[in-house]
Amino acid sequence: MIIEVALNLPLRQNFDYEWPSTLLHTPQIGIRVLVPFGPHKKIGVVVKIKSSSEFANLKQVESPLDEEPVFSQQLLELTHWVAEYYFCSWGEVLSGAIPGGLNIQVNTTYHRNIPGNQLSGLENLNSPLQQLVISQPSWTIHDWRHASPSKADQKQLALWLENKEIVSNKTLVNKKNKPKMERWARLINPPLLTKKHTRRQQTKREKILLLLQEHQEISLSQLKDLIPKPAQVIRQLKEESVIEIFEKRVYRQFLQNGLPPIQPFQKLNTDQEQAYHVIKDSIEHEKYNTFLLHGVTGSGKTEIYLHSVRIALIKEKQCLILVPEISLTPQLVDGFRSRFGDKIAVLHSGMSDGERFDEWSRVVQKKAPIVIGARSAIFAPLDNVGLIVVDEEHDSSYKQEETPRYNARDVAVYRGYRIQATVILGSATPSLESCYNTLIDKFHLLTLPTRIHQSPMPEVSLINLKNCLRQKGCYFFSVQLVEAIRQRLQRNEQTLLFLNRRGYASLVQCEICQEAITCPNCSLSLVYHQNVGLLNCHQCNHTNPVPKHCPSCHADQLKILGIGTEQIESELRVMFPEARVLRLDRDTLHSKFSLGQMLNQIRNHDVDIIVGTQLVTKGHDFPKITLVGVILADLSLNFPDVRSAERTFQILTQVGGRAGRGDLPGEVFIQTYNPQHHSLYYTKAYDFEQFKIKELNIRKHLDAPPYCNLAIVLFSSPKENRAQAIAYQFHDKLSTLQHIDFHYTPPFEAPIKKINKRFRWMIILKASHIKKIHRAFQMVFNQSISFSSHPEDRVTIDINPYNFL
DNA sequence: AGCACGCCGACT
DNA sequence: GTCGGCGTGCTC
Repeated sequence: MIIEVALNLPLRQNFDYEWPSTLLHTPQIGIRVLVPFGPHKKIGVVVKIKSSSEFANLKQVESPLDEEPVFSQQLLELTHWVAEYYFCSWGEVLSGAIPGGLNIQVNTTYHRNIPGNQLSGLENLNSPLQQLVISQPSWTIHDWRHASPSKADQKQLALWLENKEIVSNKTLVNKKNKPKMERWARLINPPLLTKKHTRRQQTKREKILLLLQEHQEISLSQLKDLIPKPAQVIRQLKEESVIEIFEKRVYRQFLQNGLPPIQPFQKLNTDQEQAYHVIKDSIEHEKYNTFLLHGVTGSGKTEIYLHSVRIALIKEKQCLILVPEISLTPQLVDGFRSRFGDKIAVLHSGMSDGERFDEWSRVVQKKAPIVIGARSAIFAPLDNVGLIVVDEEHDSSYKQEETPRYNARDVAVYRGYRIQATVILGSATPSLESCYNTLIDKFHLLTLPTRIHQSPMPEVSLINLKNCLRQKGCYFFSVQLVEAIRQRLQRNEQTLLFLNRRGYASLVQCEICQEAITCPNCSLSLVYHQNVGLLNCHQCNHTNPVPKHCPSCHADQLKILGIGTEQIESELRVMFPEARVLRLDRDTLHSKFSLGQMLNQIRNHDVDIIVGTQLVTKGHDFPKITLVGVILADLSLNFPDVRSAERTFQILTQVGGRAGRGDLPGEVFIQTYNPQHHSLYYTKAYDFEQFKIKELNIRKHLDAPPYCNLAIVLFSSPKENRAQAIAYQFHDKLSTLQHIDFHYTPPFEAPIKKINKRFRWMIILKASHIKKIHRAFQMVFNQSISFSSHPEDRVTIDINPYNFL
């Protein structure tokens, strides 16, 4: 028997192995196997079983790792499609689809066969290694590497292995994913209980037996909480064979503090009812349909999701809910749990591998028909999905920025299509791709035009920074904004100020030679963080102290330029010394308080002014925020990106939506140098329709997405000339292709020309259909394999990219 | 992605 | 002569 194995390698091919007849099990598609690969062993997934192979001398499978498949046929199909679409290997996708990944560590242990001091050539080793091999009868490869062996030491080890003075063996270390077990008690011979006692008179023994009668079985830890010191009695009961103790798998829950109380479903208003009716129909008929649910902030999209999930459950279908990473908060999960109890499994990256593995297992074992998760939850092992919801479908966090570079929203649509499930894409500011798809009837558009509680949208004012009056001494504040903040403080209301950049100043520059201080690893200016008094690179996180002298001309006149949330915070403290200011960005997130604590502070009105980055955008309702100020809207506008206008509109609409969500009316001030830009004035007018039409028109004239498909080929190397050279090599290959209708740019230096000591060049491909781009790549890579001529050079492909830097 | 093999320059 | 650099190509 021969099996085909997908491995987590950047090779777009599978490998055949012989299934040894000595193995007890027969091969099964979807299980993991340990296989020899070159000089070492790797874990792969069985993707095909066949009787012959093109390959002559096959190696044998080392051992199967699963009794039951980890990947169903359905998931294998889905991951295979993703691999083809995003032009990466099947193994890479499979690895990303399982918590902890495929490459669970394989550890090598060495055992000494003879006394340590009798080993040959001992004197050649460095002293820490001598210590190690003499003092211990066996050691791991980790211990060995820790003693920093040289090449000579490595040769000595090989020699020992050869003449069997030392033997090695490889084991799996799987500690992270070991299921957590707990001891439970269960009644097996229930004794007759006399019920004459009052609670007070009950003995410990009786209390325990009563509890067991009530609950059938109970965990010992829970029992300990209810009855003090039960160990003695339990041992007694066990000896009498009244109860038995057994091990039970614990499923760690996302939230420890029990289930929230069950809430009734809210009645839908007319708009909601109309949209829901169509969705319900699709779910009930178990048909594939993708609905774009466009609902303004506060229009009650979530309630539609909840009703839809309920209908799907009634039809005995499972549901998959995707949300952006940062909005996957306990509150959101509790919202679902308060309707569906423990039928929910939560998968997200904030959990440990162990927790994720537990939730994953609950799903496999059909204990949770509803999965809520971030991006990678789109691969949740559900087998009978009837509904897939993608909330905030425009959010860029659905796009994975490393291989496999898939977009979970697009995978969701494909998964729904394959299994005849209903897909809901929800957003207040839908992506233009999705809008376009409604225009060509791939998706159905459903709209919720009004807010549920009829509270008016906050009024938006654009402040033109070119000609407005500035607050004295505070360059980044217009007098209007300062005045508005002052009013809120007087009225005891909250203000939210938004700026999409961390740190104090984005640039430190020499007054004399005008050189900016840049990161040693990247081609970016270092950002000054005043709180810690350090310069920090936002790309690679390199950090160093602020130098006294200019690194290039040694003058001692350095000045700071640019803006960041830290500076806004400190200016606020000068202007409003009495106000309580909270800065909420990635820097403050892990310092004093957790995100949850900070959100509570805001909700409890323990702070007056919140300064934040994108993080605050996705928060929940803060009823006392009546003013939202955008310090500089132009930051996102000036990005070299086809979606910069779209993204600006989305961010501004989303931040603006934070104002006036309670009873009090809200107000939004947006400071900008480009008040005439369509993404800004349509934000002000709350006119998504007009923005959509205008922006689609622009894209059409540019022949940009969604009117075409793009792919970025990124060439990177520690040597600048090599990055450029392989880019040109690739370009030459492209130019020999015939009969494929596609376009491509000449090689160009990436907007960020160096990241993490690697120089970067790019080519962008464009075609009417993605298949044409696939075809081009296939031809280029088939013609020759000599692209990554240097091991350190890399060619990375990004299909339908979101990041053009 | 790793990693071994092999082909050239700077040394004992 | 050999050690060790790095460029090349393979892994079922």
